[in-house]
Order: sequence, then C-alpha cells, then structure tokens
Amino acid sequence: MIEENFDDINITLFLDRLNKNIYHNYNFEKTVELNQVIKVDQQESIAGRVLLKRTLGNLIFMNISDMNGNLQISIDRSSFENFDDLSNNIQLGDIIGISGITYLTKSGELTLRANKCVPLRKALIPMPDKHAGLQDINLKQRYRYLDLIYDHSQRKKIQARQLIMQSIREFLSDYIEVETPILQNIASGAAATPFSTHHNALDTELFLRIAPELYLKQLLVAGYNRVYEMNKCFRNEGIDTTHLQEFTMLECYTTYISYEKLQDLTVNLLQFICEKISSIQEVKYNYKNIERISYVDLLARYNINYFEINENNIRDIALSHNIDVNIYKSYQSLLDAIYKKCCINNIVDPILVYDYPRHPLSVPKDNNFSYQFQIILKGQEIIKSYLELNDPCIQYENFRQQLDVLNTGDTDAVRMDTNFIKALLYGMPPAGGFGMGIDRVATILTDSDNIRDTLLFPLMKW
RNA sequence: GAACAAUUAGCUCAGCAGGUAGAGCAAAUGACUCUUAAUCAUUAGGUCCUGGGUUCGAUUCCCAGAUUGUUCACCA
Repeated sequence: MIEENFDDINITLFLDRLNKNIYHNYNFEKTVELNQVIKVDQQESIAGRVLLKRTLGNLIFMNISDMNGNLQISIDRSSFENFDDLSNNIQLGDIIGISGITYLTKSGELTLRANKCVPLRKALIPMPDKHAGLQDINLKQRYRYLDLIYDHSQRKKIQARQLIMQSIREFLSDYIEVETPILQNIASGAAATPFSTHHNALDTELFLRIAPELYLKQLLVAGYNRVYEMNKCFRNEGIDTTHLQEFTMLECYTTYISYEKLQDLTVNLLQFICEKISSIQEVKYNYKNIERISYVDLLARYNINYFEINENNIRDIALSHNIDVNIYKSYQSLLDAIYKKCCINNIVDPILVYDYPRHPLSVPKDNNFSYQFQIILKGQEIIKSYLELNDPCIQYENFRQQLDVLNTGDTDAVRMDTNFIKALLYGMPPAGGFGMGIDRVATILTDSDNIRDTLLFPLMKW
C-alpha cells in the first residue's frame, strides 16, 4: 500500500481557487516569445504566467512573465462578452494565452491589447508575495521553481552557470564528449569517500563515482586523442559553502601534449570562460594575465622554504601557523594543510601553480615533484592538471602505497583499480589531463556566497 | 562533528520585559476604461516549528528535538 502524504499542503488554501474555473485548454499556440514583442501594431499571440494584475473597472492590465521576459497586456470590456468571467477568474499565478495587437499606452508602455484571452492553467496554491517573492533561504532552495519566478539575481546565477558549461563545450569543440559509468564497482580516480548502493539483480555493491578519470584514460588506450566528460560526480563528505555531495566536474584529456601546452590549454579555457561570462556580468578578477609560479616559489613568497621542511620540524611549522597537527595523519597532508592555509587562502586573482609534490596518478618529475599544476582563483583550486602517469608498474606501486593509507583507517586515498592497471599494460599514450569543478567556477564568477546558489535544486532534507 | 542564529497568516515581516497576536501583499465582496507593487472601502484568514518543563497562565522563559543558515573543523 502506497500512501501519499499531503499533510504539508493546506487544502483550504486552494478551495477558494477551486471555486474558480479550472482551465483545460491545450490548443493555444503562441507566435512569439515575450521578449520578441518589440513593435506596435503587430498581431501576436503570447502566453505566460500572470504576475501582476490591475483592474480598473472595465479595463484590466496584467503583466505576463516567463524565463524569456515579460509583457504588459490589456483586456477591455468592449472586446469581450465574457469580460466579467475573465476578470473574476484570472488570478495571480495563472497561466494564460493572449492574442491581440500591440500598442503604446498613454504612459508609453508597449502593450498587447487582447482580442482573445485563453486561460490555460490555474495556480491553485496562492503565489508568493508579488513583489518580494520568496526571501526565506530555506524556501528559496526547496521551491526553486517559485524562487526563479521572482528572483532575477538567482536566474542570472543559473544563466551564468549554463553559459559556463556552454562555453566549455564551445572551447572543446574539437574534442569528443563522452559519458562513462556513474555506477561503478570501484570508486577510484580521486581520494574521497564514495556513496555506496546495491544492485539487486546483480546482488553486488556499487559505488557512485567520485571521478571519471580512470575510465577516460581507458579511452586514451582505445585511441581517443581528445576526449572530455562534463557530468556529475558524488562524494559522501561534508557539505559547506564550497562543497557539494553532488557536483559537476569537467575532465579533459589530450594525448601527446607537452606540460607547457597543457598549461596554455587550461589558461586559455579559463580566459575563454571569463570572456563569455563578462558578456552578461562583470568579472571581478584579473584573468587576462595569469601568472605562473612554481609550488616551491609560491611557498617562498609566503616565507616558507620547502627544502627546510622535514619529518622532524613539520609539526612545529604547522603549529606556528595555528594548524591543528593532530587532525593530519601523514606528512603529505600536513604539508598540504600548511600550503593551503599560508598560500592558497591569500590568493584572489587567478594564478597557475606548477610542479606540485608527487601525486599517485601523475607523472613524477623527480623524487619530490610531479608534472602537476593547478589554477587557483579566490582561494580555491578550480583547475587541477597533470601529465598522466602511464607506466603500469609505477601506477601499481602508487596504488599499493595508497592501500597502506587506507589500512591506517584513513578513508581518503585513491583506491586500487586493477582493471585500469590492465588497460595501462596494453599501453596508454602520453597525455595530459585536467579537471575543473564547474560549480565552484560558477560560484566564484557569479560572486555567490554559497555554492548551492549555482544549483537549480540543491539537496534538501525533507 | 562543534558553536551561534532563525522558525509568527499562502508570501514578506512586526510584536509579546509571561496575560489567547498585528500590518502589507495574496484571497473574497464592492467602486473605478490607461494602470505600472494601481488606488479606495469592507470581509475572512493563526497548532506563533514540534514535544516536555517552570508558572494561576507560555508564542514569549528553560530543556530536548526537527529544519534551515552562518562560522569553525573535516573532505582537494
């Protein structure tokens, strides 16, 4: 037995509205979008939601709105035998279709004078305040569809996000966009805690991917030279203003590319995105000249000498920067904490930092560093890139070392994926790849306080 | 995970040093043919988030819980 729970909907609210005509009209065809009505003396048909209504006896003005724009329409008694029905039944929030001829009102506003008015669907629940809309952040996120009707700054954030994704696809037009599995047997490719689930038919535990990386590299083995994926990844970790449990990641791979060209590629992409975004809003960051600096030099800029740090003094150095040394288990994570606290947090304009300490999936440069770089913007790592490790023996050994980390109880390590090792054994061409968190870029470029502002429907507990 | 804050009419918000709550918008009724959040008059609308406690009496004070937010911590 399935029971629906409507407890949170106050039925008495819409009894009033149920007494009105519930419209069932499905054949109205509009001729233009609301923002395409620009000239007088045009016969047009438009449709949308009634957001404002002013009744002046025998004349009604309404403002019709949707995501494309808004338009004032007028209905006068002399044009309609059923004027009283229309006047009485159309309420704020209803969706109506209007045909008529455009004209300028006495105050000069372009208006569609209706000679046909077809109510299309009634709003049975009263709409939010016609001016203020939703203000409660809880309600704004929970009922985003209402929020988007009223909050134009929220619309703009969503629009910017869409433009970012669109411009990425445009920039990568000579790459092939692919889809790789989201449900995976092993969630590898990054160091994070995955969501797990169960597949009934196969009776097996599955994980939601934390990164598409290892599958995309298998496509390099297959012979794809330029490939990318932009889609959801999932990490079962804390939620805050810069982290989501479900986020959109771009990962892009290019074979036979040099370290320097890889840097150029990511810088050009970021600049391309910023240019596109600046067509709809100001970009506050100096993205035109992006400085490139090595990891060691960046540390030095903040008075930290990388080569003087060792196992013996790192805890003292961390303590001197007010870092809680008990939280970080390994030398690497402690070093990373120092780097973030002392350097990253101070960065505002985009900067490219290269030659990071060794990473289990990247090509090592020497004993300390790998061919890895990141682009930092407003204190956040928005692009992470490296030359891809394609030596199966070193890769296997790196996975083995990560297993040791996992065995210490730390759940955040890159998990062993022997299928990936097998693919590497067949030979993966040299390649460079990068990843970019779309949500974070959108958050920063739209000047949002919370990463959830860039989502249509952020996760809520119901 | 911790601290702090918020939750009052459908929405936006007042208010109550402890005595059963108000406004604007929305809705209903009426007036009005050029309004721009139209205006004017009248009406109706409440589990003051939930559960305990203190009290003659709790929306208000205390405790616990729920949801949401912010900060910190964790997580690239």
